[in-house]
Amino acid sequence: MPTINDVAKRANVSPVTVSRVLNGAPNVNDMTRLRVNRAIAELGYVPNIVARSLRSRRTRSIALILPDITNPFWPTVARGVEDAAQRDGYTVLLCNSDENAQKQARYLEAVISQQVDGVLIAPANSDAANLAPLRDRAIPTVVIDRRVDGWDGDAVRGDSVGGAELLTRHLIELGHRRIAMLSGPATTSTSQDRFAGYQAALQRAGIPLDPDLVRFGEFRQGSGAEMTHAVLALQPAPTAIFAANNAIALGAIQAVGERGLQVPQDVALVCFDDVSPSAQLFPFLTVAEQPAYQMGLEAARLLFARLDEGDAHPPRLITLPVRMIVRYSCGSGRGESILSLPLPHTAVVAA
Amino acid sequence: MPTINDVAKRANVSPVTVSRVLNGAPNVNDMTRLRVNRAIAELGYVPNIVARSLRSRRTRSIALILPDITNPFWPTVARGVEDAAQRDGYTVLLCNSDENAQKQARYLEAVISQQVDGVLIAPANSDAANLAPLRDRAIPTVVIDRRVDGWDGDAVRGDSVGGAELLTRHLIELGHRRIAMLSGPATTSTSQDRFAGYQAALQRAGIPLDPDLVRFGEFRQGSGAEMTHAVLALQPAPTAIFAANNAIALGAIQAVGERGLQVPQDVALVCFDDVSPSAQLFPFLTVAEQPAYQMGLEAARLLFARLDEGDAHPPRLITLPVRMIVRYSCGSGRGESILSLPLPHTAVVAA
DNA sequence: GCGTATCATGAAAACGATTCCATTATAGGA
DNA sequence: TCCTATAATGGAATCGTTTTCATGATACGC
Repeated sequence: MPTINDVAKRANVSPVTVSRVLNGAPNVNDMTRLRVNRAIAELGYVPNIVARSLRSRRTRSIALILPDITNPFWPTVARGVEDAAQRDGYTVLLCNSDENAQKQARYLEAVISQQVDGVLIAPANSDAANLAPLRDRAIPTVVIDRRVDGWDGDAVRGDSVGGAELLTRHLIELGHRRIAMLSGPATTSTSQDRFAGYQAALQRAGIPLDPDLVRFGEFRQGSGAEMTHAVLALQPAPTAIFAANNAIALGAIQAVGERGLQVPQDVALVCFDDVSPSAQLFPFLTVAEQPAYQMGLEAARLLFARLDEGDAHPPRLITLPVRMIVRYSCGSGRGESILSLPLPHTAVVAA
Repeated sequence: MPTINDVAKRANVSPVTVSRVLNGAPNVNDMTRLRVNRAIAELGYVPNIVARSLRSRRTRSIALILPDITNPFWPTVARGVEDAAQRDGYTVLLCNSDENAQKQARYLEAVISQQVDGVLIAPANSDAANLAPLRDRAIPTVVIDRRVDGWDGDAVRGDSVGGAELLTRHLIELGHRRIAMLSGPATTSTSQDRFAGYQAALQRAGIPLDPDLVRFGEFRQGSGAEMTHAVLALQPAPTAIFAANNAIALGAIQAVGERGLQVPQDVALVCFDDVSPSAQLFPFLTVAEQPAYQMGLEAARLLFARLDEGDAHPPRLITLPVRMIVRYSCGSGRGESILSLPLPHTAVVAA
């Protein structure tokens, strides 16, 4: 591979001048610039970013640490981040923490080692100690989607409390009184906030909170199914379920089916976060939709601004609005449940 | 940030010895190793990968260049790659070429600049010239999912011909004679191969090929919708559609609906590649499913083997089997079409 | 007891760029 | 004419690690 020195020799200049051309420095003679560019083209020279980063102490790369890439919400956030990064010439390192603080710690060490210029993270839990490696090294960081106790840096999140209140109120207005709240880990702020919104809506309607109806598990389909089985076994059973995210809702649909019941005839269902776009050919779930793409976009912008300005501005918090999309699963739509159809015949044939 | 020299001083050894400990070299005294490790822990030292890569000329990173991350097929491939990479301690740089040769060229330059050790690529088209930068620099490369004319390196792909033949034969067995083939760009080998399988199945059944029924467009929903409108306007219209991938199939469903028709009552539909797992709560599409995850896994393994062995082995080609999953959209399942339901009422409410 | 492995360690060079500082040439102002 | 500002350029140091080579110490075989 040709280096900057090969280019320099061929263009009869010093490596310094080549570097100037590469970086668009203003004080280079036009003729020289031409010669250098010709040499670059002739050699097929591509700058070695590793060497550049070592000397310049900036890699123009950022880390994006997400809790679960199998949930379509997060890839959507990632696309927002990537689009913003592309515009500003940054590379994104995508890491999947699996909602696991230990795995997250390993990734943090890895990206610090990679010398990323900044970090976007949706932390596995709300303990600020987990972010200590970033704080200690003064690595610019934006926290996405979740609160971290005692962390006063830049952050972007959706209005979890408002969205949860909206969904719960909608169920109440449909006449439901026994509404189960199936949530993620109690240690993540989104679980806490969505529970708070649920609680607020109940209180406003004068409905007492039944602790049996509130469950904390994981933001996964399997956990959602388990929690659903648990609450549906109660006497009396809830008539509606509020799932704290889409994966839990999918688990709820599954479990409801397993019990021979139907959504929404037997159990109404609402949840946070929309499902994958391709599932929307069959619009079904009533959801509180967070602007995932915009969340990624704004978070990245916040980070890039911070990278430019340093600590000039005080920390910024962006709270994005949440909108409710009333579809089918809450029971207020017309028509009959998709799930009431006989399940189509599925056969598998190898080639 | 502490460096290897800081660790060396604190442990009273030379930086060389610290490096040896870091890299698990065998000939280091146990006591020394202990002292060094203690110093590392006390300082919270994390090696600078950038500096390491510059000197060692290996970054332990690979590039994965995909044509469309919004199609769930590719993230699934990516997960396979990432899991394999994680096991071997490699970092994956994910790039989205958007099926665009120019964008792909830019990404290639970027990842060469990043000094990746190897490249996994599903090329935007079958022209080997696009991969010249990789070949010139002798960067180990594995081609995924598609053929490249005149390229004899390592490759992993699905059995496109076999899968296409399977799907087409299934439609023929259901009695269809006018089957439209809606494909991606004619310049990608998957389009070519799936067309070849389609053609073979027709020939075997003694059905003449009607060129009007064969369309090449893009692997996108919008293109699928356009092509569907075009073939459904023919006289006589086709009674079945074979979509060359899932996105085209989604476009077909959309267009069929727009014309007031139903799948599968009015038009049967089959396609290549499954849709997102969350859509499978409502199993609908009859598909030829490629083992996407395994494709990513095998491709990464092939690359890592190549990185270890150099050119010791001749190029390897892995062809993965394709299986047909017969569901609903081809018309051979029982029950009625999901799409015959009144579309549920959808309302949007802001928080 | 001598030559030869083997072990443990370090000094210095190297990787390929950028940064800092110095130098030369030219133009412009007094 | 002389002084200074500006433009264009290059030499040398530098970023933090690994690699290469050298060295001293200890053990081993005969």
